Amino acid sequence: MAPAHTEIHRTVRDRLDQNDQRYTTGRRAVVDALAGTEGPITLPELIDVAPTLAQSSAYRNLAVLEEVGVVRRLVHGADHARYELAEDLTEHHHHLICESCGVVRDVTLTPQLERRLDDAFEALSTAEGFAATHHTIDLYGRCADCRS
Amino acid sequence: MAPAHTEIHRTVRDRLDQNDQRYTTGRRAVVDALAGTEGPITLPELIDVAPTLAQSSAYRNLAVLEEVGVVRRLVHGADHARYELAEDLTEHHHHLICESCGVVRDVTLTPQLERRLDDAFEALSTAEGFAATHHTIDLYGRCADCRS
DNA sequence: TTGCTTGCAAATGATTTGCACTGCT
DNA sequence: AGCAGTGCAAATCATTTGCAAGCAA
Repeated sequence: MAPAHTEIHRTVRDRLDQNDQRYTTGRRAVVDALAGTEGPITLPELIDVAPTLAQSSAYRNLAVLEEVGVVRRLVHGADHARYELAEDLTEHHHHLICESCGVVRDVTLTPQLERRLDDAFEALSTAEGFAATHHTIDLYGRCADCRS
Repeated sequence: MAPAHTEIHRTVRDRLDQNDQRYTTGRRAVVDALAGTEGPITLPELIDVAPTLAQSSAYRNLAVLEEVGVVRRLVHGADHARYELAEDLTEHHHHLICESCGVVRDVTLTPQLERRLDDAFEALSTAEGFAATHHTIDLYGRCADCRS
């Protein structure tokens, strides 16, 4: 289950404190916006939801929040990058990406399949001398809206 | 097994023909460059390998080749996008991405695991009304070179 | 020839940054 | 008070595009 908003804010504050960063109104607005949507959103979408934020401040706050590990920045083909809360604050998930409208939707796999993937990834990493920190799985296609 | 260069060129020419596009010297140079590297490369890397190409022509040729389905464009966090031959011309694979130096390396999973993933993806797509065309799996971390 | 392709230089657009000001602490 | 955060406008930089000239069918 995803943590409630209050718990998210507590975690974010802790993470910022640990990195000598303040939890300002603007940063709180960013976190609220990200916590309030179904999937990762673009910067214009973020500003639609939190119009008090100047564009440059939104970018700067996202960078700080990414730095301390509570926000993740995603890039797919589209014009704008997308941002979401890090998995510590939500839960491990993957993405369905519509190549027509660019929308991104969260999905999850079964724990068994995730476990099998983790095993495979660990074997791969060992074989390659690679130290993996995380993985992403993206499914590209056309969403229900764009098909109708 | 990945097709030999001559076979790759034949396929590319066919694909271009079908789309009323020419297989010019510049396009051939792009395909040769992509076929000659271990993993996906950035535009500056492409131009290092094929210095006869002007930057704008490289971009334009990559766009045409992507259009007809023989090149795939990848975007990860880094500054430049990366390009690789489409899987019709190589084989289905995934990526190990070094967050330190940006290098991307190709890897494959076992056929059994891929099959299980395909099943899971199909179930997901059906449930969401999504029409999936392909998927990507990326493993992020530090490569052997950056660890040493 | 006829039009697609190319190279150059200029334009675009997402993201970043300089700077002066505001607001925490 | 003192410094981090903010907004605005200007700067960056990958990528795209306009245009004149070259090349393939």
